[in-house]
Amino acid sequence: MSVKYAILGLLHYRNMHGYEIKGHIERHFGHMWTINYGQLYPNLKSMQEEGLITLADVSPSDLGGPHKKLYAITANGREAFVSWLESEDISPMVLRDPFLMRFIFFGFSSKEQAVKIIDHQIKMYEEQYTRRTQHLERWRRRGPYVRLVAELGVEFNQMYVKWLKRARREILDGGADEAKATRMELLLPEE
Amino acid sequence: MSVKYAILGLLHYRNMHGYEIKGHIERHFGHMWTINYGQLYPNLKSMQEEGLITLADVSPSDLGGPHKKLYAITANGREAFVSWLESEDISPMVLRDPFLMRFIFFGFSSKEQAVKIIDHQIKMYEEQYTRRTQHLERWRRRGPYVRLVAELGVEFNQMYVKWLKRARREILDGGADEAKATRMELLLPEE
DNA sequence: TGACAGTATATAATTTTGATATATATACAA
DNA sequence: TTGTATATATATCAAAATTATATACTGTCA
Repeated sequence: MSVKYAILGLLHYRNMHGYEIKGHIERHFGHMWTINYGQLYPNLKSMQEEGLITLADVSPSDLGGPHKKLYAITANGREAFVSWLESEDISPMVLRDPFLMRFIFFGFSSKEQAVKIIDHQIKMYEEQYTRRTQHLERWRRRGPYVRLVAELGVEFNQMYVKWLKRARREILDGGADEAKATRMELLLPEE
Repeated sequence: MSVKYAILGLLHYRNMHGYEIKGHIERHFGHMWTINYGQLYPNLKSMQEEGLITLADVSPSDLGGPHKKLYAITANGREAFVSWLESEDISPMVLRDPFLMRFIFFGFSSKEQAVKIIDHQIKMYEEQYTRRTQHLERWRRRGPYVRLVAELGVEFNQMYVKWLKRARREILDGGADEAKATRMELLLPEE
């Protein structure tokens, strides 16, 4: 649902074609959003039908491939964008991640196995942290809003790695008994 | 995809029916996962067909409504669960949130409008923080893994509210010129 | 008595994701 | 030169997830 508005937002800057929009989203919203073609092209099509955008130009690709379809935002599109921009969110975000789901069930595995997976996770997020701090300067030049979101990404990364390391430590320090307890205590009747 | 494994994990503790599984997921994974009936019941059906779970019993509801379908995990189900539990994640999580998407485009709105929405966000997350810290004790009793994820939820909450407040301050302190700059600088050619 | 919340399963419609198809050009190495 | 990888560019399909709604019965509270 937000995809449409991200597209409308980007078309405020200048006319773009699909592939270009995807590139922009990856570069500017990479911290908190991804987009895929299966979502992008059908949306461009339906948005055109709804009158939010128009096909401004079709020109051959600079470097092989199909023609570039350049889209422009319409007055209706601007209107829809503004009302979205001023709307309020109803539910807080959740840290939806397959790893955290798995983590909950680590009591069914060995401590060694759990630590192995956590180590992999730490490595992954430390690499991401390095990448993100390296890109911070570039994002800073994009104005305060892009900068602030980039900084949030870095802060989250820091906090998460810290948590992963603490979890690792506590799992190794805590006895296997404690791990077994997870299994038992979830069996307690619901309150 | 992880839904299946969450179900398999819960069925390790004891046999459950769909409605009960949803309740457990909300109570134990509420920080990082939600489930809905449109996902749950079709999954239970397909998992039964795949031989991961079996229908252990059908009994009338305690309090009106349709019969309870009690499901049990099979040997195949346990096997599938273990190999999932030991698998490694390939990509780090993203803070996918419609508010953050909107935040990026706040340069197109007034500072007052931006602050208004941020204030709403702060209120929402402060309330969530209160709820989460109140539930911490209950989660602690569920063993180290459930406890650690609950603590992560609280830590994230703290960090996020702190970031929101800083963002609010910087938007109010920074001139409107700076806000306009977002608009301009996003127009810079891609590197 | 009427509204609302809780127990319980189920599905339809829509949206999102992940993967793949198609087409061309460039760069680089074997 | 031949193959491979990467980049540009649009498009669609299958699978999965989300949202909303239907059905049906009970208990509680005003």
